Amino acid sequence: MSAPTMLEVAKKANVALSTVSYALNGTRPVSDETRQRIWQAMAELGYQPNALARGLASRRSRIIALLFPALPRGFGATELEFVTGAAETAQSRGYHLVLWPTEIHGVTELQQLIRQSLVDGVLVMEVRLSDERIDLLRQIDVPFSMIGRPATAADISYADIDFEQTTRDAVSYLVLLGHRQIAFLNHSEEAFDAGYGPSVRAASGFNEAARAAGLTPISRFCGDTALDGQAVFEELIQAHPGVTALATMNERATVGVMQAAAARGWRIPDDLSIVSLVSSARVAEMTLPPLTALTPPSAELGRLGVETLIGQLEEDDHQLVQRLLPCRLVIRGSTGPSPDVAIRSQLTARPA
Amino acid sequence: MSAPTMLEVAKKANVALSTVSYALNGTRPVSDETRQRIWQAMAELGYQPNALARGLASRRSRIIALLFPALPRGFGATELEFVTGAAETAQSRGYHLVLWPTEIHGVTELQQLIRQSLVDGVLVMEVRLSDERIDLLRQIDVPFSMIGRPATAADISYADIDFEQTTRDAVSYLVLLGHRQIAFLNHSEEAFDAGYGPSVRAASGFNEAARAAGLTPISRFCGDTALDGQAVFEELIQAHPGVTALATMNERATVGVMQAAAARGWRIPDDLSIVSLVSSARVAEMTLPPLTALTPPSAELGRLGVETLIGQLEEDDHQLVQRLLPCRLVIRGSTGPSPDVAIRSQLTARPA
DNA sequence: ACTTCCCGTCGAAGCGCTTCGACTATACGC
DNA sequence: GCGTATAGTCGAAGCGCTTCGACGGGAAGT
Repeated sequence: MSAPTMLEVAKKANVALSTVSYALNGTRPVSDETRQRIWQAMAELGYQPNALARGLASRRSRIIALLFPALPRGFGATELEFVTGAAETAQSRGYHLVLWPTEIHGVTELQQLIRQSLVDGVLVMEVRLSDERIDLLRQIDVPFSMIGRPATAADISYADIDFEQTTRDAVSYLVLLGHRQIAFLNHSEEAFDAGYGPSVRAASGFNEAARAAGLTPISRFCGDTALDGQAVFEELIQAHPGVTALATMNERATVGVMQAAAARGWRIPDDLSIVSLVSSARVAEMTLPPLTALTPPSAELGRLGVETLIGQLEEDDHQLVQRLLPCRLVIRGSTGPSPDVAIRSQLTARPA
Repeated sequence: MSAPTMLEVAKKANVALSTVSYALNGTRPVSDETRQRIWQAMAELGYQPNALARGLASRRSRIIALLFPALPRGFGATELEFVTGAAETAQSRGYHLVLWPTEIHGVTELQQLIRQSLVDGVLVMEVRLSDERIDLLRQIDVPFSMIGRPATAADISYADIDFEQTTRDAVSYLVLLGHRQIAFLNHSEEAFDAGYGPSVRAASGFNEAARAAGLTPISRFCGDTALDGQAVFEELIQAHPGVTALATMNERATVGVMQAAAARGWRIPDDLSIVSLVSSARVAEMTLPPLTALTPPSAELGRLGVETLIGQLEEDDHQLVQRLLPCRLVIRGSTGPSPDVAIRSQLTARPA
């Protein structure tokens, strides 16, 4: 009925309890013959070591926590892929992954969770440039690693998307298509000011890449709704009528841009090219035309985060792992050669 | 340095170890005065009970597992919202939620995980009509509840989307708009044959609703890509030129339909109405026009699933909870009054 | 030959908690 | 007044494991 214990295995194999433990963990040498007997006994009983007891005795629960914030506008496919990647990796390494959604209550709750000493380490996602969770984890001396990184991450392990590189790639590609006036549509100004890493880093990447290509960087903040996208695009085109290509950070706003462009009678990609930064295939394929995008290696980030953390837990001499992963450019239908702006300027809204 | 134990609390409060436990859990009466002293001692020490030790001694880990399959067709925002809802509910009830992605390896792995007796119960998502995971859980007598339900679920708790109702709602709405030839675009035939619940239930719901409205049910299976959507739509319109409205089960195929319609010069919703069944806002707002959709109560399902499971764990006399939740109709831009089919038939592809 | 070492094994002491039985002191019934 | 509950507390026995110290015996060192 109830699960077999190590003692039952020991009796069945005619050895001491501790010998079973040694055989199981390889903590001390066990003769081949004895090990065989023990394995057989375990198999016959269908024995699985009790995770709680093991954790209690060894002070290593083999459980890690995934800390994710209740995101302002919810998660997307990217984040989910990431979680899945993390969970699978943890499982294949013999760990369990628990989900800790951190409410706004702040860090005291997090501290309480950690004090329960249920988890060996913490994987933090959606790290902001200045993140109190990181400060806390550091302070109470819990092993952790991050997806994303705060402003100062000199001594912490992380894996993150290389936003600078991603933006550069987008700009290079657009330049290659002949575009000379390229605008960058960032997240909202609030997000930027709050130190949202992707927003800040992509912005600096864009400016740098544009200048390096001999272009004048044009950029706008933009809220995360289609309406925001429409409005910002209109304003942008008023101010810079020569803009022929857009790099966008946010899919919802991107849809707004496409609406506004359609309303002007502009076709994509003929009259305007759009490349969506950090968009999963799932989302990029939802629009008409589908979006050329830089797709983040989400699952890979999840995997890397977990592996780093586990390495930290299991190896005494584990050194820092800091990795920046590039996004992959997937060309779809929203980008094309730079149009003739003079012709485009004569377009009007197409008749209803 | 290391976390304070219950013994330290007991000493500080001048009581026995067991009394602290009673005060903490309310297992036995403790005088007000003693309890005060104990609370104070706990507060001063920043005491948090060790989850592992507690679990081991009480045989109740207060950990539940979320079982999710390695995404047949990938997860979407819907599933993520669901996971988040589940995690938050678990946390607020003092439970931990671990993620168990079940590989295709089958159920033996699952059995091993359960034998570790790390978790008190299991929440299964993406349940198929015939699901071996369910059979296993039943057999090894682990408390569990489900999101979705197998064909025979007489004695198991579940929460699921009411697909029949959802489809009926979609049909009613389209009928209200004057549509008389309504087609249903299901998932793939393989998914249907494999007993994918949403596919099977929505199909029967559609047939029933159409007949009840005096319409002839028209339906098609369709793969989950834009190309499939295009092809199936073309075939459908050949066979039934009078179709003016579509209810679709899959967003990617829906995009294909929109492409094909655009290629014919049909405008949405003027020439064709589309309602997307079981689509989250996130996705429905990605298209042009945004999709009128029936939005699933994902977070609510997650919450319900966890609450049901915990109820089962904590109450001795817990009875079955079986709930079907309707989707909410959100009207966006993809639906409108039924067009005049005669006029539409003269449209050709709009000039490039 | 006798120490020295290491391999393989055992028994026992925890890990930090819950829970059971027992004990004391007070309250209650009649 | 005497039994009999009952509130409040204590000590001890586990929960199922890891790990430490110890010990017997064969191989190796001199």
